Amino acid sequence: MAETENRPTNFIRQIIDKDLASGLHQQVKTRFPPEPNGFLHIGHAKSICLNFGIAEDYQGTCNLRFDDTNPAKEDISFVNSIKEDVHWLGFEWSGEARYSSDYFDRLHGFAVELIEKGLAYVDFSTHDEMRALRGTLTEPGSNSPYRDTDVQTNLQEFAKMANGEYQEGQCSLRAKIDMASPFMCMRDPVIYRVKFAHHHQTKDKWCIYPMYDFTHCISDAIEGITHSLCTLEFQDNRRLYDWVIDNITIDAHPRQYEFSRLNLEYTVLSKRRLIQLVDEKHVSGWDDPRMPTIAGLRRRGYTPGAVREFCKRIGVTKMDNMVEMGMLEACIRDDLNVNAPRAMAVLEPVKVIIENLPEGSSETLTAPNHPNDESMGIREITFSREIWIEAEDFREQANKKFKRLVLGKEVRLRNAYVIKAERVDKDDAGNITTIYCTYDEQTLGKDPADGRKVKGVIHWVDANTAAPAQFRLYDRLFNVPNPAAQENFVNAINDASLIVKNGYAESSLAHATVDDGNWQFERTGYFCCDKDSSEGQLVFNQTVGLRDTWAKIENQ
RNA sequence: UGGGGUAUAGCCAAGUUGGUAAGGCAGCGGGUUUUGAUCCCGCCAUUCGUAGGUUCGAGUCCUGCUACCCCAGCCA
Repeated sequence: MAETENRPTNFIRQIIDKDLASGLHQQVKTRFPPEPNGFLHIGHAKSICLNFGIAEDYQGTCNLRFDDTNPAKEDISFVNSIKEDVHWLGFEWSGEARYSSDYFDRLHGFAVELIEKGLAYVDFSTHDEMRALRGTLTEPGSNSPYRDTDVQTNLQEFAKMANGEYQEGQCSLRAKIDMASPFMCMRDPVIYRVKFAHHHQTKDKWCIYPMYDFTHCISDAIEGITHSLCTLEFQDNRRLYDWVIDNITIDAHPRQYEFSRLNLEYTVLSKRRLIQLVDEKHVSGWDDPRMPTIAGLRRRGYTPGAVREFCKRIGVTKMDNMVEMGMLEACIRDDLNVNAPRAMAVLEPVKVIIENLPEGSSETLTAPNHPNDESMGIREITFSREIWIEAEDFREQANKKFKRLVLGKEVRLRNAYVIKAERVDKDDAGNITTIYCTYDEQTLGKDPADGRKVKGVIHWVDANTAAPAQFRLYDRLFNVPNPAAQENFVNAINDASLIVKNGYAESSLAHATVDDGNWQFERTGYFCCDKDSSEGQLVFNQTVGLRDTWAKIENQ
């Protein structure tokens, strides 16, 4: 797609420029470190584009590292989906995928080192006791009674922890830092806890697992990461990151920099809430086309290039932000406008019979696959006595603003002839069932010879050759711009976020599959084939509609 | 006065030795058009949270306020 040319500029790249210029680093190494406890979403795409994008632009490397220190929440299915999504976005990680769990042995060794230095102790306080001693945001905490346990005892107790001799919650290993620190995370943080859980990588080898703050910085150092990029909520944690690195024996000292996470209007981007949407079946799954997940966007018809372009356009700063959905939509429209071949499909059909065409007649016409790009070629479409047009494209009467088919007036059929509506049939309820028209056989590919001006153009499909198809139209998942701010965000779910229409697609789409990419159904929007589609029953997802200034005029 | 952060248009965001407010999205006008699409042209911050100060000159430096976000998981 036509991605914007220039390299992004942001405060992180400026830091890297300085570090390279000063000789602090010869090469940059970044990492994308998801916990495999859910699917990736558009917010992760921002981080992926940042980390992998920097590696590409600076000829450095970027690792994929699963931050798998909490086996209770993780699953191998998530590591697989994460790998697939990163690849789909167009990025290649350096070497094999890494796991924090690859370093469990070394992490354990560093914990022992801290104990030996008198900088860690085994605490038998309960959760409640620990919380009570932690103090508050405005009051300092106080020391645990176990804080001054001697080194030998701590070493023994930690060994017993690892040996499975203590129950979950019975004790934990804590770093001895400062119970009066203004940084809550520095008030003797737990760095190892007991957890009898089966781990997707290390199986049942361990019953103690290191905490994030202890693991992440060391993993970065082990991998030689130069710039460890994470989101704003970890700013305080940076003090602990540095404390751990400064107090163990390790060469590297990666530097952590924080940027603001993405917020997108009318959706949620927190793992917790996305999990809830899936578990409570408010959506069909992680890849529901209404989900802001990479898998959902992919099924919806978003392209990797459009997602990357979006990440480029939103930038990277430390400012809290709430990006409008229109920004994302503009990116996919820009891509598909250039790359999606055109086709015709009628979502809500009404029958048109062209009376001055003989019964059973059929003509083969050609249509360009792209109005502004001849290289995309042409295709054949059939035209016959009975066709389908969009119900909303006909009115028995209308003012001059309505540039479509009106009783007694003319309109052009896209890629075909000018027709005139003569009369209609209605059912008992007054609904129009058939529109009878005549066509002007002199108007194929040219304006009427007598100079009549025909303003409107409508799309259509041949009733004799059209393929029945279902069209799934998606709207925002939530009714409010910031559902996460609601008391209960599921109450803000938009009931009309999925609308199903049954109509027809032109015959060239009869064998469409999920691998065929996107089309623009002219005058309607961009669509792609859904995985639910089959030869006999096509199913199309609307990726995004066309910009619709007519709708704006009508709604005012 | 607990600490850590952030304030530039409706939204995102450049602006880095102080020199007279990029760009994108959205919006609004106009042109082209067999998609009310695309494309093209034009408009859209005397002003940078706010009040002062320094300076010939401040979004950029100083001081005081204000608003919002994050931190009291054996989650990440």
